[in-house]
Amino acid sequence: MTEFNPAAHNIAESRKDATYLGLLQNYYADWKSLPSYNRLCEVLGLASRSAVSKVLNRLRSAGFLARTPDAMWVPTAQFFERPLAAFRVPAGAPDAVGDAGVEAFGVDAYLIPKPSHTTLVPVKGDSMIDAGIFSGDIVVVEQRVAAQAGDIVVAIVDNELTIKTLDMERGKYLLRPANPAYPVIRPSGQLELFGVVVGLIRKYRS
Amino acid sequence: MTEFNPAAHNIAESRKDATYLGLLQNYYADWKSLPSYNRLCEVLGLASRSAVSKVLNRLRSAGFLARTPDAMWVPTAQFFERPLAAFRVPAGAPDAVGDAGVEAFGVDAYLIPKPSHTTLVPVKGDSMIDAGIFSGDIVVVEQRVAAQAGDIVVAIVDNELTIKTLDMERGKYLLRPANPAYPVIRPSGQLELFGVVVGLIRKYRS
DNA sequence: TTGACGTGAGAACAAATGTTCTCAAATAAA
DNA sequence: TTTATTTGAGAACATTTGTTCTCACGTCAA
Repeated sequence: MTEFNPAAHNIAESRKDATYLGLLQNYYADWKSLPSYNRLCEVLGLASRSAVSKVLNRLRSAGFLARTPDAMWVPTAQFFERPLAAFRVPAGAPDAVGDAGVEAFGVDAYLIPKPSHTTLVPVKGDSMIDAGIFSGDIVVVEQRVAAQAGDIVVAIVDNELTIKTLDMERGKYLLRPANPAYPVIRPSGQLELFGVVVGLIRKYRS
Repeated sequence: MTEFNPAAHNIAESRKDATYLGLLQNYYADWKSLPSYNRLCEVLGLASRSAVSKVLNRLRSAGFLARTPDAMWVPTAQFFERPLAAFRVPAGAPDAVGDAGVEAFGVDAYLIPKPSHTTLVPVKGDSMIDAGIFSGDIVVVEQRVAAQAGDIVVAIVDNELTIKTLDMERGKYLLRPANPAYPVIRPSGQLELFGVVVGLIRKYRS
């Protein structure tokens, strides 16, 4: 007879199950699918499918997995969350760092609240380098959002997407680069905006 | 009578198969998994599993699906690409598509190849400002990875997490800030590394 | 027309699936 | 310690799986 523990429903999972979850997440990252029970035996290091079944059900109770109407196992949003480390580190071993004061964090939900209005645009050139936007970065662009002076926007200039800071001077919009080597762009006619930059993604060591 | 088919990426696929692919992509977006053959019959509007089998094999030939070593169907990077037509790009604007898979699948898969070894660490301070890492950014940190000179790393200095560039001088490691206002850190004893920075997330407007 | 081709339906099949059971071992609690 | 509780192994089971046949119905070209 297990006690009802509301806090445990979401987070609580044994040390072993945390390992199983990690293995599952790694497998999913590789294949973008959950494997069959037989394969799960290998992936999780178990010998019996009945054990696999129990693991999956425990992870479902913990909120990391769910089932489709036709009983297939699928990952939940929680499955994709990563720990967000507390900046202050309590004294102790480095391994304890990750465990202390962490909270779950969903990258997608954080960065892309409105998927249908959001586009990812790769950055080319260094005209925004002083704003910390480098060539090769990917900016998260929300379309159909009213842009204000001061926003970083993606504009369409000479049939090309361009990232600049939107500014206003004497009632007219202009595009200001964050790099003294580039000129301010004063659109002759209507300023064509693609969207507003609401986020940025960068990947190191490819 | 050659129509323009925006969904035709690499290898030719029939108009029907383009529809099937779309249905599959929609299902995947909902469940983050590919369904079984029986369910596929409903999803694709087919009555026989043999037809499903043929569809899947055609989509594999076209490069949208693949199989794991144990014969499971999995989506490929191409599966997550979005055709140009799906973007609301004004006429004449260039392609906004970034790396394959980023768009539809989300940032998780792009930034986090090893979920179980990955932690997100919020950035405080401006010691890496010249590297385009600002206060308030969140860095993606892969733990248990061998760091090399030149990598941006998260180190533990004075019980605090610190982001610096790892460098080597006369056989000794040191931590170099990307801001002339900060000093180079030469660890007295053992250099404690939390992990290697493999990505970065920034959010504007809030 | 004729035949070739592509696509799907349906049946049949062996193989693999997920579940459930019992039992043993490990772990935690009293 | 003793006693629960959790976790995994292994076997048994009915279902379901994916594949491979054959056959039918289209379309297209000659």
